[in-house]
Amino acid sequence: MTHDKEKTRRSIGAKRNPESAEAILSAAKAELLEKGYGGFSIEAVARRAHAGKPTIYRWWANKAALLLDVYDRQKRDIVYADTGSIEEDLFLFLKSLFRYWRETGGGNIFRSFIAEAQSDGAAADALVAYSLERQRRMAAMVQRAKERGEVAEEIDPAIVAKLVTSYAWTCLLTRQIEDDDAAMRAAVRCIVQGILPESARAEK
Amino acid sequence: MTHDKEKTRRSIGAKRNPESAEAILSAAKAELLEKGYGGFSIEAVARRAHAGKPTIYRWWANKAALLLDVYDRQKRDIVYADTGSIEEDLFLFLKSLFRYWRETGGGNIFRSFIAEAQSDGAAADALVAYSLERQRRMAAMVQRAKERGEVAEEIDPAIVAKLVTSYAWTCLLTRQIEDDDAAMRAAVRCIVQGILPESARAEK
Amino acid sequence: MTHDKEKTRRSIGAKRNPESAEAILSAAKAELLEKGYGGFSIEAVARRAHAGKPTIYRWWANKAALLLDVYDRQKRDIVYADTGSIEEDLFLFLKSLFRYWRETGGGNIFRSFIAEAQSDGAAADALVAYSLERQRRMAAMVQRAKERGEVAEEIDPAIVAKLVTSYAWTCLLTRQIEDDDAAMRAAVRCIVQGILPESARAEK
Amino acid sequence: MTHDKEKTRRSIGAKRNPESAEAILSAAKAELLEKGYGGFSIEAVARRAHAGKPTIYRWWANKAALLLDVYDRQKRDIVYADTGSIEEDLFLFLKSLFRYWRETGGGNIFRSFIAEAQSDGAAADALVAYSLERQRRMAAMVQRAKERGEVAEEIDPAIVAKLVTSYAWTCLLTRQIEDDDAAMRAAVRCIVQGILPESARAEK
DNA sequence: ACCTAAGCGAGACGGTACGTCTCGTCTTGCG
DNA sequence: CGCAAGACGAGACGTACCGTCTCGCTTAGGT
Repeated sequence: MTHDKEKTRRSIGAKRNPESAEAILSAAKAELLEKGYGGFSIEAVARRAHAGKPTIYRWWANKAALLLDVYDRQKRDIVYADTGSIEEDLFLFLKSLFRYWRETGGGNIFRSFIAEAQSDGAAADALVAYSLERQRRMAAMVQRAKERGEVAEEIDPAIVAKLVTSYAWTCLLTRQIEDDDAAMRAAVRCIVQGILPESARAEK
Repeated sequence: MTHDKEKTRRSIGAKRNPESAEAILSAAKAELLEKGYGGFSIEAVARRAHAGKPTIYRWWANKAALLLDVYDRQKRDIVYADTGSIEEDLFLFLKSLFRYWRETGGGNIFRSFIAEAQSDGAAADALVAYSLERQRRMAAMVQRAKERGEVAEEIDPAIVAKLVTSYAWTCLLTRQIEDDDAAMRAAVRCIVQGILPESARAEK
Repeated sequence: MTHDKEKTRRSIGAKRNPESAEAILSAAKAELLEKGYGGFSIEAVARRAHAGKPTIYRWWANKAALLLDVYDRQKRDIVYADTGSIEEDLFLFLKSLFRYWRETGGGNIFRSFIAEAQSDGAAADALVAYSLERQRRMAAMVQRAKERGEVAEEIDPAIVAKLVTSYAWTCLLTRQIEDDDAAMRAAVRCIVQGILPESARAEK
Repeated sequence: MTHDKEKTRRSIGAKRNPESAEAILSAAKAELLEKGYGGFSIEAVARRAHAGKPTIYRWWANKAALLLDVYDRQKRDIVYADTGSIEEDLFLFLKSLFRYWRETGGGNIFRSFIAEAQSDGAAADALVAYSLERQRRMAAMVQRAKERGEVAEEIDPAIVAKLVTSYAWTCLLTRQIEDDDAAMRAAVRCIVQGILPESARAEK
């Protein structure tokens, strides 16, 4: 890790030092993973990154902004698959998201971010923006399915996206993101096929 | 030198004084509604309740325990309607829950509690237990519909309950609990009827 | 120690229970010797004595009163000798006082009491009263010497008493109460014989 | 959110702000004079000085250190006179010391410091060092008298100094520092001339 | 033989202060 | 001008005691 070098970093002149930013983000992530949201403090991040607090405040307006940045650079390779089956696509999305949350610690980071958003306006805005962006991508996935004729005309892709992400968030917040294929499939099938029996559908 | 202000509460002997508990919970609720989770502090609660800090710590181990107690005594008869139509029942549930969250401030309290659960183990456990209890009641609602023949045999009521509560939570966490009937109906319809077009169903 | 019995003490009816008083004074002394004045608290005394705090406050108005009582019942056998020589008498007094302070822990207790008197009016009064009583006894010793013709007519015994006790107190407060015969003798001789040389006296 | 009151002191960078130190010491002195040792608290000092508690703890390890600093900057030109008569010199010393203690409030501060030294090791050490330094200066005064032939050869100036300061301390601790010339003269004369009658001296 | 009155241990109460922590702001001095 | 460093005012944290209060008990002494 860049920030673990013995010697202190210096300014590189009148411009942002990317090593500092790197060190700060790494330190923030490490703190978050070790101490969790409760023990996370700008003070500790500065200490671990061998950075001055003003340097942090110069580039991130508040704790929430830092948190978001930490989550942002972490999130990778969530699969927005395209198997030709919307049900399979949604299942694979949940499965890879949960795996990512579990295995990289990204789940803890995102949980922290959601928590922060409950007490910080800026974080709240960022969370909404982020979730909309996420849902937009998933809605696009649904839209493709719709164009394939897999989804009924009157369905708003945004609603589907919201239901799926809601499910994921709640699992995260209640610490139920183990790799339970059956549960994920059941949730997705419920959204895709609905809960009505054949008989009710026939009447439609 | 206990200064004789207008009306000081006293000890009532070697047992808990319910007036103090009442004053503390009221003060905590008021603080939460006024300042939000970020500005919530035991210090302020003690001040407002005219209570000593040790009195609070004597009965509530931490902020989370107090928060949970505050939410607990606040939660009131959310409607688990029984109109004969599961779609209508779920819609009415969401509508009354959102109204409760909006109008009593219960939403802010619950948001705070969810946030706290992300940094406090005890709160996390309480949150899970609470959410399971909630889902159990909604699952019972779905079960009734199933017995009426409104719901397909293979559907697990717990999944439906989880999807609906997840939707509600996420709306709460992203501050989207306005009284938007259309959105609520759309979400519920999606769960009830699924997103497949008639043609796909026919093939089934 | 009385208070160390396993079973709890009870009231013995509508009168003071001497066992409780005993237990409290013992506990207070023990606390003082173990923790010193800084760590001395009514709370801890009550705990150690298995006594209720009100029982303490019923019989001792404040910390200072308790402190004084503890010192009072401890002070024993300070020698007010009568060897026929005032110089020897004063020396023996200092020697036995210092020994008592050193060996019984009484010094620590008295130091605590002096300290308390600097912040508590009642303790201050008690200290003055106590010191006057002490000086009265020593003045009586000087008076006897005066009657023997050992002390000049114009000398006020109270002054001598005050000088000697002052010396002792200061040694105590600066933790210099080791058994240094030479120092004690020098101080006493100074008071008895004065510091003038023979030549100066002749001129008188 | 640093609230913009009339005139807030700020950090002056990564070094100690002397204005803060000044404000804290002044506030501490004022508190001590108003409330006395018993009512003296770091909390109140911080409040009065408009300083943060950590700022105080950063520079003074404990209450005792602060107390000592307050007394140190207060102590001013106690008269070590040189009238040619040791008796007069000692009398003037006592008189000016008592006046200083009475009129500047320095007495209360020093009493507090002595009290603190009874429960705090560091303060105790500082008190001993301080008292030795004081006695060294007075011993020098006695030494001058000795060189003038005013004091007998076998007298140790240190003993005289200790007796005089002991007398002063005890008067302070028992709140008897009024301007009583007769008492002071009597004490000094006792030390200078001794208590023996002429007859006894003749025999010597 | 009952009744009242007081003492007892226990422990909760409203408070104050402790000493530590983090917040977000500020300034210095080097590069 | 950016940077590491770190002091600053502010104020919350959770703990220790303070001195007061009431409880439920036990017993002595007056009736």
